[in-house]
Amino acid sequence: MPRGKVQMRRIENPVQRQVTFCKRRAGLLKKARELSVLCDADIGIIIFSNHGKLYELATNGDMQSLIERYKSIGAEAQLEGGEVNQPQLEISMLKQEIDLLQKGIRYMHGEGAGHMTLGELQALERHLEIWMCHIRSTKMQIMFQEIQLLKNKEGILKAANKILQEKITEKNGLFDIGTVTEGIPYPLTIQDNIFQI
Amino acid sequence: MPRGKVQMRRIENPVQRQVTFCKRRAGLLKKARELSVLCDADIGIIIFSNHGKLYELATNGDMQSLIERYKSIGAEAQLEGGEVNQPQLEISMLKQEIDLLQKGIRYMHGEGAGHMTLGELQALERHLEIWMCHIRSTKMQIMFQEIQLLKNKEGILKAANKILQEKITEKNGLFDIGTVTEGIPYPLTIQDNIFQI
DNA sequence: AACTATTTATAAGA
DNA sequence: TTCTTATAAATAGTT
Repeated sequence: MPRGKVQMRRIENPVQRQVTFCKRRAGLLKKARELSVLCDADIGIIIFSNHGKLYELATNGDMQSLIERYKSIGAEAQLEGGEVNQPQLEISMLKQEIDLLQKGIRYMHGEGAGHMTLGELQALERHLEIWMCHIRSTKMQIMFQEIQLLKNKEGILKAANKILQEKITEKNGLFDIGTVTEGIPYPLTIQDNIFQI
Repeated sequence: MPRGKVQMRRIENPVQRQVTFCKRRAGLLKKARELSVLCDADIGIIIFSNHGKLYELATNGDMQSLIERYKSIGAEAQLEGGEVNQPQLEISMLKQEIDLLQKGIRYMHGEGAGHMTLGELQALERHLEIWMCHIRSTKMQIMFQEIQLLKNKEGILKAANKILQEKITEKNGLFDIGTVTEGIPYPLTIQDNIFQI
């Protein structure tokens, strides 16, 4: 722009890129604030630098509420109109689902039983039931796998111990130190800190 | 700016405001795209016009993923640092909660049991149990109120009918048409379409 | 960070 | 909305 036009491609020099990022970021946010004031618009900007650092602006003061507004509008927009392909439909359904749950979260955290209708509550309850069912089944699966793993380990260790025992008895017949693994109590195989949260 | 400096306050003329909104919005989005390309940044912009219309830009092509990234980073940022006030803490906890639920939703909609640990599943299960409990209680409350309301209505109507009946019998002793409300079956008071979703 | 020579953005008018 | 143009702003390169 000034002192020579700039090529619209990634600046390779890291120092220059950082400087430009800083300057233009400030410019962008300023422009956004101006647009918001002049035209009475709500604007949210999220910037992740290439190093992952977050910069943000929410002209209404709260990014969260803006995002919620965005999501609700977005879901509506995607539900109307005849040409809806599968991915879009799925996304839209997920968004609706998230909305329902978020509403539920707000409800759960005080703020009164809030603005949920009986229908919404009913839908939520059905969801949670199915969900909990899935979760329990997955949990059981994971725990069962863990049990199997531990049992296998136990078997291998016992076998190894037995072999070692035999070798010792065989070579040092004089010093029979007894079976080491016998008598150790295994009240349950599931005593593993994996199951502690 | 050109042809006279602009005052940094809401443009009152609706036509001029609309024109300025259009021009500056285009400018802002262009600047954002340039910053993204030049400095290799991920940028998301959400604009709601004063009439509620949505305009958006996501330089990575998907606003949803950007928002998720924002939420995860935001929650982390708010959890660290010594000076955390109550509202911030609450927001952060809600964000974490939403994250957990969203993860759960993805899990529920196929995509494999996914990347949830046993600990996360356990936490989710506890949440859902408490939640469902609350929901059932609220549902019951709503339904009970509805039942009370209907019973009251029934009582009032019956009383009114009785009075009307008496008046008729009194004035037109000749034409006794019998008690109208007797014999109509009320199998349950809860037969109201309010409870259908 | 501060300074300019330039390029961009854009307010007003058509 | 779009185009034009005079002028305000933004900013690349430099210090």
